[in-house]
Amino acid sequence: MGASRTARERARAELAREIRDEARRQLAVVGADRLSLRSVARNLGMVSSALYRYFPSKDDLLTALIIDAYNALGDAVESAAVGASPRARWLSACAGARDWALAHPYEYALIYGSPVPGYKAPRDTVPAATRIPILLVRIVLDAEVPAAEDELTAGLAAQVEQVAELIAPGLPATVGTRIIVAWTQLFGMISFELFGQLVGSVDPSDEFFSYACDRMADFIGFP
Amino acid sequence: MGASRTARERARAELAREIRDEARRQLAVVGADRLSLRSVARNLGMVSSALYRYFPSKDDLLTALIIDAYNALGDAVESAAVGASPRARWLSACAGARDWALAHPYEYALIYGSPVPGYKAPRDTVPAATRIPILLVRIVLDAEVPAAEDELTAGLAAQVEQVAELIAPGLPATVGTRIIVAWTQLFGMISFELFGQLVGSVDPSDEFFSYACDRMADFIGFP
DNA sequence: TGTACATCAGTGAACGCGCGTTCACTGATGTAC
DNA sequence: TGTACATCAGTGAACGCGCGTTCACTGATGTAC
Repeated sequence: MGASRTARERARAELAREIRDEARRQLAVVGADRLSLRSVARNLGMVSSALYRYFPSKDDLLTALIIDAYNALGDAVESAAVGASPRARWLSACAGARDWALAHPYEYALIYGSPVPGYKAPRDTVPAATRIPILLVRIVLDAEVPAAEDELTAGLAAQVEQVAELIAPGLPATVGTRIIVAWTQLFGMISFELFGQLVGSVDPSDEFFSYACDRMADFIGFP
Repeated sequence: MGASRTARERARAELAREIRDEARRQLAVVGADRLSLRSVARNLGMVSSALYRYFPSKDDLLTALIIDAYNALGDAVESAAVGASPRARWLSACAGARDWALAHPYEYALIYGSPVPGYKAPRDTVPAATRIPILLVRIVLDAEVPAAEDELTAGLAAQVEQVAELIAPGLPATVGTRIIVAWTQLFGMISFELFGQLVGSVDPSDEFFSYACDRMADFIGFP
């Protein structure tokens, strides 16, 4: 019967979530490549082989964690991106990304750090991963910034137009390119701060970060 | 006697180098955290315990590799940074960094990727790590770019002035700050390309990269 | 409503693996007189 | 120049560890008639 079948299925879904939660907890302590199925199972009071009912292999669990992390970051940034003007939303989106990263350094490293060796990211992570750039593009669209007078090389213009067609038809290629610059800048700063490259210069980097985000907003053409 | 003592010592230094070379070779295949002392020893035809005559622990070997990587990158960028004008040197320095990274992805990941968990970078890596920013600053100094009319917050200005005093006395804080922005941007782009974040947008990213470096040069104020 | 059968979750033992590090040792290279 | 001793490089066995994954199993939950 429907109700009882879903009872089993609901238990199953719940345990799958508990496994991911526990794995995430371990991630925060130990880092992605020290993450072990056995110890996840141990902390849940199960035997390690039981996890194989839920994830066919360790890589699949990792993939689930990666998707969760992208989505957690996406949620955080989307709900941070509020403000009276598009420029204000841009700035708070950037700050939201940084805040989330500082609060979840290992999850951040899992998605924006060096790839876990031997692990090949499947296509499944793409939709979750693209939430941030899509959000950034939307904010810029709302601002109706004028096309910049950059001269793009033909190949670059083609690449950017191809992406823009998918997620933001009508976005000028020059603006699209500048968004990508800002996007790489944003995560470049966060990674540098988190991975210790800024120690000795602008660390802690709150002020530096907000300065840079302002300049990015100027660069893109936010009023 | 001097000559014979150095014979032993030279053999020692040479083997230490061979160990690092072999470790670097493995790094390129397998990634930093799969790197194993035993397999390095194996490939050198030694027994694993013999390595302990040269490196007191695996972490020390890793440290040596990190320093080597910073220096290799530093050498590459310094010798790439040539050109008629400071702006040309800036652009070719950036391109040199990217080229080196693409040619040595695992060494790049070792120094600019997420830190190896459990490994704490000792102070010894600092001089090698700072070569790049110092080079960038020198190029900007040569260009004698005027101070930007940014308003920096007091804390940020203080941070930047403190660094500038050490490596570039007289550098205006506004320019120093913009260099740090460009520096994070540069490695942000390289990391994004290398770690697969640009797949689906501007990958391969030669044209994007050179566009962005031009904008960075404008931003800093290169003529 | 009750019974016979199928599905599924979780167990526990085992396989085979490779790792970092220690330690007592042998033999070669260097040093002092 | 020759001998006695000290230093050092490299060996091989061992310790103790934890890992991912497989497999035959038990018992509970669901399904069909």
